[in-house]
Amino acid sequence: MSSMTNMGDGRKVPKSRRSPSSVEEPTTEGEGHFKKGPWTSIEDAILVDYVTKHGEGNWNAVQRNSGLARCGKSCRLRWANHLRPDLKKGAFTEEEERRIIELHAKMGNKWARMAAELPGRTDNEIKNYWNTRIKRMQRSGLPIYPPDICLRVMHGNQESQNVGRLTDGVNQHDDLSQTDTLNIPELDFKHVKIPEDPSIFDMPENSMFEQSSDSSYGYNMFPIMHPAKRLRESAEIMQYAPVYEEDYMSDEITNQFHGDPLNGNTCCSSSSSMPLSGGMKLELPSLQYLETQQGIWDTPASPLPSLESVDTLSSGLLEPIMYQSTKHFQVQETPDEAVKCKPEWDESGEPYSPLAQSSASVLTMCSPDGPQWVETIQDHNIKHELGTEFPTYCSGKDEKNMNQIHVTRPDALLDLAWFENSVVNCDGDKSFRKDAFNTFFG
DNA sequence: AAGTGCGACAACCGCCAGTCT
DNA sequence: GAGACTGGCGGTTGTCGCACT
Repeated sequence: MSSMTNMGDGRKVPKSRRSPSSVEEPTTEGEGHFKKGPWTSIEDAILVDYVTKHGEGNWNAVQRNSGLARCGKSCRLRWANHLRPDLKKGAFTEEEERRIIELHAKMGNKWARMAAELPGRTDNEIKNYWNTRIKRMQRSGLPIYPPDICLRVMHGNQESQNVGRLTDGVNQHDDLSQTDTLNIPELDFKHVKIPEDPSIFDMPENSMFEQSSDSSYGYNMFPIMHPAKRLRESAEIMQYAPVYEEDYMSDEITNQFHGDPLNGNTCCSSSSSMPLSGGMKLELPSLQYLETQQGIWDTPASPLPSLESVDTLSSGLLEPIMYQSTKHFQVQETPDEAVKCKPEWDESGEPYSPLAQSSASVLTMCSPDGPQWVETIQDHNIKHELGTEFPTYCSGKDEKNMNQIHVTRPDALLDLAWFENSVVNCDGDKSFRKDAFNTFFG
């Protein structure tokens, strides 16, 4: 083998990955000069032999007693990620992938906990898989969490709240396992009230429902859409990819947008009607995206934050989005325009984050009372429409102006449609409403 | 054939909490 | 009680192979 080192499990590791200090023959280093880089099969054998005889743990002793030129940390990592006999090799199965998505929706970036629920898989594997997946989904403009998983996780949380217990991963796992038998109750928004108790927002950090501590950027169910020059369409993408049929973009829908959707001059709702300081860009998913033309959702010439500039997919999702959206945007109405939103500035004089703007792009509720969205929402009910129309939210106070929902993103539209189907007509399950609302509005 | 982008993967790093001395 | 040590965890980096243009 010229350029690869056999890692003992059949995998190859690039030779160039090795650090200068990592040479084939273990060095007789002094304290603090441990070998780095890929493990050789000899080192693996030594480590396996030692752990077999002495068991796991006390990893620094491994280094001291076995002659391995590796630090204890490195030994532990190697053992845990590659040498453990119970490790499952190979690609994730579909079931495992689904579990990962569910678990991440529930736990956030708790890779170790997730690994504990996936026998034979390591946190590193899961982490790598998720990071790769997240990039792919973001690039293709697809929801990170499929709607059914959103609901399932949401329902799991609701169950756990109902029984007044703090769920551990195992229990939730059981809840979530019942993917096919779960009946999703429906929700009537008519009487929904935003709970005042903020404790209901307690969610694991980074999870689907996390409350972000730093809202400057964040990933969410409606990820920032990148034009994908080339998209390798995985089965997953095809599974979750929204399909924007021509009929779907009916006049009713396009009328929700201000401007000519055909020339890319769309001015819709709040976010795209103003410059986006964060450079948020509204685009069609790449499955529909044509590089040669501006998407109808696109705001031309607005730079897109690079993937690297975005907090590594760990920020909270809808909750902070909606919170900031409603908190930081003043809703104004004119007879001709449904809404125009302009950013406010916080007390410190700092402009609100781009997330707030992007969040406003997800959903803008018309409100004559401006920021007092909570009060307004209480009186909202859902107008159920058939056919290509998507749900409209109207207030009993002023239906003429309120009878619109402004959505700037096709994926948001889809999810609204999904949500509408999922939550309407719920008969009195307040806790579920709370969760549903929690999910939808943060 | 060359260039480019992406996925997969391994391994390192830094931080932190628990334990030990 | 304080500091050192240890192990665990999450984030990040870097490289390769492959697919595609």
